[in-house]
Amino acid sequence: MKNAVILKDNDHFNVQQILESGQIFRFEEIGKMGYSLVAKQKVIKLIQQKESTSIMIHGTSMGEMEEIWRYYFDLDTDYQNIIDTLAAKDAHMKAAIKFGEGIRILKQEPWEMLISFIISQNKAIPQIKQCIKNLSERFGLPLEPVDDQVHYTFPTPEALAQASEEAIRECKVGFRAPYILDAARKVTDGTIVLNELYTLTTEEARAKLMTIKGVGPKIADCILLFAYSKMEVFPADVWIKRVVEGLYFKGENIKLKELQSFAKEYFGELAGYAQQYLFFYARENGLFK
DNA sequence: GACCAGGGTAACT
DNA sequence: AGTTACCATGGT
Repeated sequence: MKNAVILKDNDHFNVQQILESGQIFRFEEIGKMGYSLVAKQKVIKLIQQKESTSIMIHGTSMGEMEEIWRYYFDLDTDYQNIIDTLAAKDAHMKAAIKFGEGIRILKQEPWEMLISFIISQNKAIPQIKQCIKNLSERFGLPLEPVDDQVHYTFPTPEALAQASEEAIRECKVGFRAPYILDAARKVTDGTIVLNELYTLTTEEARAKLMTIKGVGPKIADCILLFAYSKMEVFPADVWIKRVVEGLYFKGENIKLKELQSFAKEYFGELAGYAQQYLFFYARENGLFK
């Protein structure tokens, strides 16, 4: 493996919390404190001792760190400021943040997020990871082995657009296969230019994404938050719905519309961050199941 | 074997 | 505009 870089004194950078908070799927635990991660056509290995504010990143360099990973890991965002604002809201948020204070929201690639979250619908996270791995092994390209393990790049839009629905189905994505094909075709034929969405308003970008089959409001919000850094969106999956109902609505059943307006009103521009702390808090602890 | 998973679509009222 | 059955797959 190439050289390694050490990130020091990061108060809000917990590798395990970042990776296990449901925003990313192409990682594997290695040993006790390590994770391999495939992103940006590269494989890196992240190692962080318990309670440590230092992270060792194997398989990269200082140059790549500045050119790629500083942006990817969003190292220029002041999480202390975000945390102080959200924790001041109420005791629930304070507890959720204390539990996952090392979470960061990554800036991942739009195409990968689009396909990943199309797959995510009505699936458990381990299964989502498996489907993405299947697709990458079948339609991606092999990277140089790391620790005798070959990882594959995420398939390009062209590679998936040329695939048959049957071949995509063989990756165990089930009824989502035609959705994946529709996304791949709209991206390759220029119906949707993913890089243009960065410059659109959140509403405009969401509307564009939802023209793709299999992309509804929740999946669009995940793409907006995890790829386009639209930090005011509030992706509402089953966990978020339950934890918000449990913590803020006395356990009563509310509609998605109400949930959205509550999040916008209560968390404002930081709703996306709040969502991520609440998701991790609820799911890791099995709250309100 | 029913029920659930980081939901969405199409076909109903 | 607001419900509801159905959708593949694997885990509990």
